[in-house]
Amino acid sequence: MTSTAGPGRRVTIIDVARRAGVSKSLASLVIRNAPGASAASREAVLLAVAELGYQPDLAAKALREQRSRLLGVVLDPGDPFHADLLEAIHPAAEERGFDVVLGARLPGRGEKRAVDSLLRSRCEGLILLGSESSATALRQLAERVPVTLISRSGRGTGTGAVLGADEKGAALATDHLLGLGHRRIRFVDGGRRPGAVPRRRGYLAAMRRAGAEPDVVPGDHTEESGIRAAQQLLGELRDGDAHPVTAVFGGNDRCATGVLDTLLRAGVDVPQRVSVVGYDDSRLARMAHVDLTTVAQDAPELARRAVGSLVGRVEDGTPPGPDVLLEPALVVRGTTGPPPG
Amino acid sequence: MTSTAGPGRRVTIIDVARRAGVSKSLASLVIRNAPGASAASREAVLLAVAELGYQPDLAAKALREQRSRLLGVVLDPGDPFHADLLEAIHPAAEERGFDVVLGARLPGRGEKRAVDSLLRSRCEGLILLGSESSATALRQLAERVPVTLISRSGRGTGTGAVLGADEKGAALATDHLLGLGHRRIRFVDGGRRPGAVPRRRGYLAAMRRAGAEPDVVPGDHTEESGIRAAQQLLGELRDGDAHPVTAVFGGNDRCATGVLDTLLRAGVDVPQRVSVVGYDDSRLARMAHVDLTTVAQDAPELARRAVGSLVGRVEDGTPPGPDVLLEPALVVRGTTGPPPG
DNA sequence: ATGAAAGCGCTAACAA
DNA sequence: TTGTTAGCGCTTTCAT
Repeated sequence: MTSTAGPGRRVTIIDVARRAGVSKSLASLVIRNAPGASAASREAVLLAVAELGYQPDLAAKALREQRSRLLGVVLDPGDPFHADLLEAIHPAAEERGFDVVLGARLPGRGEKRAVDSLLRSRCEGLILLGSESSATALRQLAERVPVTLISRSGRGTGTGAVLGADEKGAALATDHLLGLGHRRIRFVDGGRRPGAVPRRRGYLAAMRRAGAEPDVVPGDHTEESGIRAAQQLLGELRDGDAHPVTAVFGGNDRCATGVLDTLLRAGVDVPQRVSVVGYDDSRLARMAHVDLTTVAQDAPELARRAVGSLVGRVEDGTPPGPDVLLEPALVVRGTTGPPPG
Repeated sequence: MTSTAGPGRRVTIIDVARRAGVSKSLASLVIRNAPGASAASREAVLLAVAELGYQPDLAAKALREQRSRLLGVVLDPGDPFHADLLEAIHPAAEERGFDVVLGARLPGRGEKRAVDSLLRSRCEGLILLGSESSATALRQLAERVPVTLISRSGRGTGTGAVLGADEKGAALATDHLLGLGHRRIRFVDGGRRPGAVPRRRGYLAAMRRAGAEPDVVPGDHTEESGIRAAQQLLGELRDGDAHPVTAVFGGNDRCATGVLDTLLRAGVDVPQRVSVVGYDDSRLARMAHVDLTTVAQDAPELARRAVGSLVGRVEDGTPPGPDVLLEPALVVRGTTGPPPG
């Protein structure tokens, strides 16, 4: 009785060389298509590779070359904005000759664990999406391996960083609402989440400029925090304030959709009664049933710049350089309009 | 001017051995905590490891041991149900002494590319979430490496599979709606997506048993397909049929939320006017602002069984065995109620 | 209990 | 143009 399929012994470069009738170094030469092999040998080796289905062993290659051409990306698996970023990170990395390996940040498996796992896989550089690590932790990490942060500043940590100009973007969104005639605009904060501080600052500055009263409630960039904010608002609306809140600016799209859905569910018309704005322009905001007015982060560009900077550091050891700030853009969709009355 | 930090030379086991004043084999022994080292040596080596911050080189280890203790997982980064599964896969794998490495299925980077990348990383086994590959492709893959499918059958492909009893689950949901008094229940299909066929079958069977007219519209388990279905329904509702559809059963939670949000946005009360049901009980359905009635798939158990079966095959070469079917459970939340009138 | 030596699959320096 | 050799960091006989 023979084994149920099962992977046979690995095909090595020696098998290829033998079959092609050449030495293994010559085979190696051809396989890496380095110059210096005759057309005849080249052909013979390539044929053998095809016939044997040879796949180079990356572990051995990495061991010998002392490099893996692997980039590690730490992300939150469920996060729509991370998915958008990833979509652009992959091709960008490939273009520069790097493969990408992913590490998940999960409840009970913090960033440190994810990073350690990637490092054990011999990643030569790390991209951290939505990192909440302390500056100290980042500094230590950056001493071991080149690191690029996306969506958060790397100042003082020795890491590179690519992010949107969130303060400006938040002001843009706030000005949009003010321009529509809103005065009572509530901001749902992001706590310690990446981008939360500058976004709050932008909101506050815009409100002050317009002489409107700022109104910040706590949150953490999750749907849940949006729901809480919306529930509070529903209570206020029921109580019938003379000057009720007419617009909610969520710290990110996830938070804003929490607000949006809770309001809709309670029968509050959006944007007729209350306007809602998000931040990121993630796939979530773009979905037709959400159709959320938001501030676009340009995920593809964010990703490309991050990969470019990281690969530069990996290849030439160039130092990180200052934060790269990308211009935000307001995207007006269906959740904002003039205040009622 | 000294270099800006920058990773120093890797610390090897030789450095550790030298520092501890022992041979590298002895150091290896202690590090893998194999038996056969004196307490004194053990202590010395461990101290050196700590002082030097030694991290074993997995590539070298894998090369020598001819195994990586790595499990590869292919997933869609944005999918909420995949995130749920991952959350349970990680600890399960760790418990069995395996590390997990992720590969993303992305537009422009199909499953094949993701799998190849994982295989190059020397994964010893693969878990495929939401695979749409052909039986032929799976069969070929299964010949190279042990594979376990989650949420779809592996029959005839040589892969293992762990999935919910979707036919039964869909019948459960349909019966729930029928029990509430609904007769006109529309099902949004999942096309070729995992689980779509049995779910449709379960719906059809339940409808026939009740003597109700089945009503299936095409879809693909995305929010978009839910939106399309809802828009069609909105049109019908406007036209004022004598016997309008009073309930929509989406092929999965993502589709159902597309339906739900589109209806709410259009001012159609859920569940007063139309009931909505999903499938999966993903984090999406559980969110308070969604509060979707759905069929629970028990992601943690799905994940544990998948890892267990896969590791078994990796370790002992046991053959796949038949599909493992898990019992589905109806979770009644806020989107279902009796039909109007 | 400990150390010396071989070798995993590969590439790179050198010789021929 | 081609082959020989050494060695990446690790584990694993096999002596001692």
